[in-house]
Amino acid sequence: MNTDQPIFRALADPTRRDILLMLRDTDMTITQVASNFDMTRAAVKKHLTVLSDGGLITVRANGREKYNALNPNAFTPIRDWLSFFDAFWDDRLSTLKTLIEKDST
Amino acid sequence: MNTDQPIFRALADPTRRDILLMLRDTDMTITQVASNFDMTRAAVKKHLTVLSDGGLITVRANGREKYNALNPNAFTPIRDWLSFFDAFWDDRLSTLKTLIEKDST
DNA sequence: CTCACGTGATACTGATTGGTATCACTTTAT
DNA sequence: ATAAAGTGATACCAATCAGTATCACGTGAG
Repeated sequence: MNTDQPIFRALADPTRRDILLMLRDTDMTITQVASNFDMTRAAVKKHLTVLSDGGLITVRANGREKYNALNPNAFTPIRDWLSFFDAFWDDRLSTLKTLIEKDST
Repeated sequence: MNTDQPIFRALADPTRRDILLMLRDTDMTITQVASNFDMTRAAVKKHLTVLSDGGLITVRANGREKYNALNPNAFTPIRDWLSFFDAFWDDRLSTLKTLIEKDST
């Protein structure tokens, strides 16, 4: 799929992966997230936008604050993509198995 | 883990993901891979280097040719990283469950 | 109302990245 | 031996990206 690009891109940056781990424990506002990094709030905001574009987080407004939360379905596309290779391993193993069995007759 | 960076970076490019899908079916030389893309062999070589750095492929020399093959253990780090969030979902669900049960008493 | 707080958005800079062009090296075939 | 095929490596260019600085906008408290 070409629609996977935003999520793979979102996961490519270590800062963004750290943010996801933070949101694992609790939802956070931009300022709260930024307080955990040695970087400007604007920079963090950019990362959050990329994460949102990748569907990894959702944003919920609460007054003048905005809470960022992990999206429960976030990693489904990644798992689906990975599973595309599982079938392959099975194929190769079954091919190997066939060869071995053929050899043992 | 910070050691995950090479593999996440390797998967961030759509061309590289396509290469992995190609290698899913059969091992290929650089020239063979390059013939499937509208880009120079040198560019493909760069992608293969990144994939190799990420531990996603292995390279085997055969005379003057070099065969690139998918690494069977390639995706383990990714799966491990993803599983780090599974525990979290369970926690949140059990918290929710506890709240519901407490509410129903 | 007024002012501080939390956020959004833009322009700009330095670093990284994808890609090309080019040359050098090794191996196979004639 | 000589040439062609397959690959490695470097320098270079254009585009993208991470981060900063700065200003504008809406919200809540005094």
